[in-house]
Amino acid sequence: MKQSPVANRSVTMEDVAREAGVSRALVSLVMRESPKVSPAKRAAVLEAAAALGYSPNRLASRLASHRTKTLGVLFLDLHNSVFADIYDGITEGLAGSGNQLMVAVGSADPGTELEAVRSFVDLRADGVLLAGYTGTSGELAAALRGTPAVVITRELEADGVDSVLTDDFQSGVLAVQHLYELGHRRIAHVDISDWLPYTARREGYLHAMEQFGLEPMLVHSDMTERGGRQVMENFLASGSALPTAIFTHNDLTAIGVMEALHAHGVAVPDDVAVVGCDNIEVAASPLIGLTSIDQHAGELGRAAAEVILARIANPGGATITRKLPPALMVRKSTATDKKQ
Amino acid sequence: MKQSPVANRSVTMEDVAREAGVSRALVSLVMRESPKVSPAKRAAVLEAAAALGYSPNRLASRLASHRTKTLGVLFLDLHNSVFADIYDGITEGLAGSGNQLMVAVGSADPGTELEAVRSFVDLRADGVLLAGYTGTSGELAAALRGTPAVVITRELEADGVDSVLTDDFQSGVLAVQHLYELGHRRIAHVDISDWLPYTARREGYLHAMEQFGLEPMLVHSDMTERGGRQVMENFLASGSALPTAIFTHNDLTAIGVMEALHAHGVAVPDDVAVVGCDNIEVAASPLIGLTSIDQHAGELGRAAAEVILARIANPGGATITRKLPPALMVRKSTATDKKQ
DNA sequence: TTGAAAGCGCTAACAC
DNA sequence: GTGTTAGCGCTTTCAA
Repeated sequence: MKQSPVANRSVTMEDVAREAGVSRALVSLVMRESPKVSPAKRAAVLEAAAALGYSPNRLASRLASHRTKTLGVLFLDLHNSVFADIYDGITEGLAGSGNQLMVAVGSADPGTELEAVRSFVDLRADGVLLAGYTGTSGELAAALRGTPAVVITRELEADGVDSVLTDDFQSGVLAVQHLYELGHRRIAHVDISDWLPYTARREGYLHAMEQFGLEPMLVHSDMTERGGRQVMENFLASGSALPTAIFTHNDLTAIGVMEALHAHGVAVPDDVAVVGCDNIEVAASPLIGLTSIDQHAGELGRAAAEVILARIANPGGATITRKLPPALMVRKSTATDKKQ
Repeated sequence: MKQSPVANRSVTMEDVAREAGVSRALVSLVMRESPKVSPAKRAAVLEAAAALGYSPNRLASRLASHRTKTLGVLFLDLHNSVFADIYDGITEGLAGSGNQLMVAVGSADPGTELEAVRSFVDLRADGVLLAGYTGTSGELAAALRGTPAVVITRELEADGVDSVLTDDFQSGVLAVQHLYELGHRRIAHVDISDWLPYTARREGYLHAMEQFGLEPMLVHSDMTERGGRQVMENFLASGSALPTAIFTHNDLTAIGVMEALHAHGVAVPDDVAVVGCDNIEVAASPLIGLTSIDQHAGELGRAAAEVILARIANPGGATITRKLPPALMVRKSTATDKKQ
C-alpha cells in the first residue's frame, strides 16, 4: 500500500521491509550502508523507503545499538562571542570523527547547567563538553554518572573530568605587568561575583599587585557589558578618585566600563587605561581597540575535542589538564600613564 | 547486590525494581513522579535508585512513550549576537511549556543546516525552529517529513512551515528614507551573496532608491565583519568616488565597513554616514554608535516559540506568518550630508 | 547475502 | 496502589 511521499514519521522499518519484500534486518543493513547487501535488494529497499517517506527512528536505533556517537556541549553565555570561538574550535577538533553535537545554554546558573548535563547523560551522550560551568565538582560528577566530560575555561577536581583552559592566573599577572610597565600604579580590577568559581584572574591580579608593592582596588560585576557599565557609572557617581588603569574580568565588562567612561568624558587611554580579557572579536576591532589578554578560545575548543575523543577511546587513563599560556594583545586602550 | 554509588549508566529500571523489591512499572511511576505511589514504596525506590546510581534512559522512555517534549533549534551563526537575542526570546516564549531544546549551528551552509534538521527529525523532535535558513523550501520540507517547523527571519512557502520575521523590505526602505531626509543622495548598499535567499533588504533599498529617483550602488559581501571590512578596503583601494552614505545588510557588515573607513581616515558620519541592520548589542554601544534598523530579535524568538507551540497543539491549521514592523534607531553614525 | 528471533530499557493498558 | 503483559522501532547474534 503506497502512501504519499510527503512522509509520515511513523512509517517503520517493518513497513519498508514489507513494501520491498525483504526482512526488517535487511532494511536495517541498507540504512546503515552495509556493503554486504546485493545491489538489487538495496535498490528495492531504498525505493520502498522513498515511496513510503520513511524516516529512521534514531531513538530506537540508539537504544538498540547502545551507541550514540553524540557529544553534549554546554555554553555559559551566547552573548559572549568567546563561546562562538570555542564552538568553532570544537567543530574543527571533531571534524572527521563522525560525532554529532547536542548543544545547550546554561546562563551562568548551576541549576540550569546541571539540568542540561543530566539531559545529555539521560540521552546517553558519549561525552560532555562544558564551555563554562559555574557549579561544584561534586554536583557535576553526580550529574555525569560516569559520562566522560571536559570542562573548558576552568580546572575542576573530579575524576573522569578533564580540563582545558588558559592560565587565568597568568592572565591577571600579564595585565598588571603591562600596566605597571606603562607607569601605572593605581590599577583597579573589576571582577565577578564572589560565589562564581572563576577567581584565577583576580588572584593573578592580586598576586602581581602585591609583587609590585601596589594597593589593590577591587570592584565586583557580573561578566556582562551592562554590568561593567553599571559598575563604572556607580563609581563615577560616587566621586571617588579614579584609578589610572582598570583591568576587567573579561572584554564585555571592559567595553561596558569604557562606555561609562566615554559618557562622562573620561578619555581612554589618556585619563584611564583599560585592559580586558578573552580577546573577543569586537575587542580587536579598531573602533574599540581594547587591549586584552588572549585566551586562545579556538584552541581551547580544539583541545577539548581532542581530549574528549581520547577519553572516550580510553576511559581508564589519568585525568588530563591542558593549560595554555595567555597572550597580551596591546591596543589603543592602554598607554603610558601621563599623570605620574 | 549493591554497587558503588558512583554510578553506572547501564543500571536499568529492572535492577532498581529488584533492589527495592517492587515491579518495574512501579519504578517507572516513581521516576515520572506519579502521585499514585505510596510514600513507603516511593522512598524504597528512590533509595534503591540512589544506591545503584541509576540513570533513567531517556532514549528508551521516549521510544516507548512516543513523546519527546523536545524542540530542535538551528542557528545560522553564533558570531552574530542577533541569534543570542533570538535564543533568549525562544527560551522566554517556551518557559513553562515543559519543552526541552536541542540546538545546532548551521554556518550558512544549506547542507549542514539540512543535516541538522534531519537529525532533529530522526530524534523525533516535536518541532523545529530555524533561526536563519539558507536552503530551499523544497529541501526543508523533505527533511522535515511532516515535523512542524517555524522559520525565523525569513518567509518560506512550504506547508507545515510557519514564518516569523521582521519586514526586511521595509527595513531597506526605512534606511534609505532616513538617509534621504538627512540630505544624502549618493547612497550605497552592501548586501550579501546573490545565491542567499535573504534579498528583501536589498529589494527595499532598491525600491526606495527608485522612489526617490536615485541611482542605486550595490556591492556584495558575506554578512560578516571581516567581509564588510574587506569590501570597503577594496572599494577604497579602487579609488572610486565614495558615496555619502552606506546602508549594509547587517550590523556586523556595517562595523566592518566603519573599520575600513576609520583605517583610511574617512570620518563617520561626516564624510560617510553608515546604517546597519539588526540592531545588535554592540551597535547600540556608545563606543560604536551605529544607526541601525531594529529587527526585534527577542520578540521574534518569543513569537516563534508561541507559533510552534500552537502548531504542535493544532497541526491542521492554516500556515501562519507573523511579520513585525522594523524600527529605525538613530545613532551617531548618521548625520546630515554636509557636502550637498 | 538474507531471515528469524531475541532483546535494548522503558511506558501503557489492564487486571488485581 | 501495584504487578503483568505487551509492545515502541531498531540492532544483533545466529542459522540457513
